[in-house]
Parts: sequence; C-alpha cells; structure tokens
Amino acid sequence: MSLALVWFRRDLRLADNAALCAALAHHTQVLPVFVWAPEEEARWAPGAASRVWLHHSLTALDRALRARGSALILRRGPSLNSLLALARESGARAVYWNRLYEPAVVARDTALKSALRAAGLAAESHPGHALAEPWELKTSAGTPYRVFTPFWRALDAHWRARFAAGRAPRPAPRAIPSPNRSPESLPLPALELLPRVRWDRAPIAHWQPGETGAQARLREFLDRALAHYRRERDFPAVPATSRLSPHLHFGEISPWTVVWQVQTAQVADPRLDSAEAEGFVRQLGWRDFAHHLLYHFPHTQDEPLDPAFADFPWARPADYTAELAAWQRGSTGIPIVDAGLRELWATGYLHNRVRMIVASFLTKHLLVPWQEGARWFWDTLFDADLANNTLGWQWVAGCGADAAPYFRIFNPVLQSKKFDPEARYLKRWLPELQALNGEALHAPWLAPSPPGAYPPPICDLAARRERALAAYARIKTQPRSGGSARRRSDRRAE
DNA sequence: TGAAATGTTGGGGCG
DNA sequence: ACGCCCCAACATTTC
Repeated sequence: MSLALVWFRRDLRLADNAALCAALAHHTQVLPVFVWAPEEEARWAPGAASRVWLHHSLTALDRALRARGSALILRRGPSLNSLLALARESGARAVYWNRLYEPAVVARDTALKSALRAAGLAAESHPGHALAEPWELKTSAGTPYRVFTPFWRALDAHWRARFAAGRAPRPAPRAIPSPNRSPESLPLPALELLPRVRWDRAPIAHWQPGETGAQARLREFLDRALAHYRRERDFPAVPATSRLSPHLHFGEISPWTVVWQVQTAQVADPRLDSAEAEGFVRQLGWRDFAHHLLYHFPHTQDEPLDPAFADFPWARPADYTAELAAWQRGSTGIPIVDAGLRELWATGYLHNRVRMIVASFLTKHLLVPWQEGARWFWDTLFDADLANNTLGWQWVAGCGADAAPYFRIFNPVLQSKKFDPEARYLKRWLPELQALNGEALHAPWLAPSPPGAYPPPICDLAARRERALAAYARIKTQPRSGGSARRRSDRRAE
C-alpha cells in the first residue's frame, strides 16, 4: 500500500487533472487536500468575490470526491507546514499538484518542493492550467514573446499538434481510493471565505461554481453560441460569450478540455463556420499569453511593462478619489460606463467589451492609474485572475505588451451606440433611463429634459480626451509617427 | 480590439 | 448646358 497527497489549489476538478491522474497511477491510495494560505500570495491574495466563489467550488469538489469514495481535507496554511503535517498524520510518501504561474505562487511552490524533498517526500508538479507551459514557447531568438500575433501562431501550432496526436482530455477517475482513516479536516466555514455582510447571495445566484457547472456552461455555449461567437461577442446585451472565465480561473475545467471540445464540435458539424470557432479559441490564446507574460515579466503585476510609463503624469490620489468612487459606484453619468460597473457589482462579472470601455474611461478620461482599476476588478470579479487582469489593464492603459497605442481613446458614447445600438444593455442596468429613447439613452445630458434620477456626466468627454492626449505627449520618447513619416516620403519617391 | 480632423469625390440644386 | 456651391459619403491622416 502506498499513499499520496493530491494538493488541490486552482485545479478544482477531477477530469483532465494531471496531478490526480499521476497520483492514482503510482499509488494505491490518494488523499485530496486543500490548504487555505492567502497570505502566501502577498499583495494579490484572493479578493472578496474570489473567496465567495472558492467557498462554493470547494463544496462542489468535496461532493464530487464523496461520490467517488473520498473527501476533501481542508487545512489552513502555511502550505508547507500543513502538507508536512498531513503527510506525517497519514503516512503519505508523496505530494502531487498542478502548476500555477503567478510570481508569488511560483516562488512559494519552488521553495516548498525543495523542502518536501528535503523531508524525504516525493514531490511532483504537473501541467494543465494553460494550453502551453510558459517556457515551452519562445521566439526564434530564444526570448519570451511580447507580441500576441507571433505568440498565437506558436500556440496555435502547439495545440493543433496535440489535437492531431489524439491527446484527448483525461476523464475523471471513477473511484478515488482513500485510506480507511483520514486525517482531520477543518469545516469549510472555518476558512471564513464568505463575507460577514452577506452581499454575496445575489451575485453568486447567477453562477454554478464547480466542475459540473463549468461543464454545463461549456455545453450550453457550444450548442447555442459558438456558431456565431465572432460576430456577436462584442455586443454586451447578447449572450454570445462563454462566461467560462471564473471556471477556468479556478481550474474547474481545463483549457485543453475547452479547446478539445470546440475542435471536436467543429469536426462533427461541417456547417459550423470555422472562423467563428477560431475566434473563440483565440481568446483562450490571450489567456495563455497573459500567463506567459506574467511568468516572464513578474514585476508587471504591479508596474507597467513599458518603462516609459514610469513618468506618466497620472492624476494624484487627492484629485481623483471622488471620481474613482463615482466610477466604482456606477454613477459617472456616462451610461455605458455606469451600466458596466453596475453589472460588475450585481453579478461579479463584466462583458469583455464593457471591461475595455470602463477601463479606458478610468485610465484616460479620469487619468486614474490602471492599478486602481485592477484592484477594484480584483475584489469584485468572480473571475479575477492576476495574469488576465494585469494584461487587460496594461493593454488598455497602453503600457503593456502589444498594447493599444495610448492615443486610442474610446469615446464611451460612440462605443455604446456601436455595440449596444438598441440600448438593451443600458436599460437592463440603468432603470433611471427607462423614460428615454433613441440617442438620448447613450448620452442623457443631450436629452431635452434629462432624467433627474440620473447624475449629470462627471466630466466633459472632449476636454478630457485632450487632457489625456497631452499627458501622453509628455512621456512620448521616440514619436511613433517617425515610422509613418518615412513611409510617406517613400511613397512620394515612387 | 479608435476617434476626430482633414481630404476627396460625386450627385443635385441653382443661377 | 454649364459652372459653382453645398454637403453627404467615403477615404486618409493624425493624435
């Protein structure tokens, strides 16, 4: 008889779980463990919304384990002490887990692996949280990618080879043999993941955390939305996106399972437009790109990747506090921005198009440092993910890898008209605007009689656009127009 | 995975 | 019939 610990972290699934499979392959019994140690993630310990999701996801995992003759053991950190104690109490000789890529977690796990081995235990980590390991894809110069398109070419080839080789996701094990007497587990409430003031009930009701919920969500997306994903994904009133992000963040479903099933659906149904499906898989490519970047440029979790932005003239806290608070509350007076922030507060989620719009408004019109927005998302999003959050905010702010040029400033009114033409999304989240119709919904201050219940705009959009451009001009080192000027003269010479 | 300013074109009204 | 102006509509350039 031999016993192994399987250390669950953010891989809260039984299917396509490499660590669990390996443990079951090499040992006769397995003990599933979760250790709550938020302080080990330093400044980026899970936020309030994440903790709520985690609470429910752990419940779901425990239920799935019990259906297979096992149960989840809960402990509080420090992680190393807990694992050593559990090994001692149970007689386990090995610890298995799946890798994560956030800087603090990598550092913790590296030290922990050495310490376990020094204590005479086997310690093995496995891949599965991303489509490719961050070190598996390199430019021809041997450096990490900084631009999405070449990264995507490499990743696309990587997963297609894997698909062609028939490497199907592994099914969940039917049984998980456990020792007769398990070490003691903390009761889930002891982890205190739920908030004292119970704001969580309404938002979580929009979701089904856990592996079963993740698989159901994927199934529904494949059946109902994949066929027109690319055409409809930018319209926040349309249920065209997968909403898998929180499930992926907690590893309730593996990205490889998602890609495999999308590709399988495509093979099975030749009428499915491959461009629509590829648009979706490409989004998973952005997720991998985010992890790739954070792994290779760990300081970007707090600082811009582009060093020129160290001197960017952001507004000062004393000057932006009130505007930041209005943004967080969804009371800026700009409908598409407020609708987004209210959706976020009500559901723990925000449509990607609207994430870009509210982020552009915060960083450009309000000149609030992107880190403030990232922190708010971190606390309120069920899918809060350090890699994705960092990439997204730096992309919008213009200081990240392959970022939008800084001068691409979204006009929230135009974005609203373009992507919510019937104002269905606005009406859903802004009851104060019910009386308005047509153009006025997108810019109530232009209505003949603006609704009194809705705030006037926090700022003048045109003036703030100019202010943002002036701020950008101050850090511009090598003007990007240099390249295009040369091209113009080239053309004249022809 | 922009927006605004500027430039160009072409149809129609009108003297 | 012709030239002129106006101004959408579209294209290009600039930030």
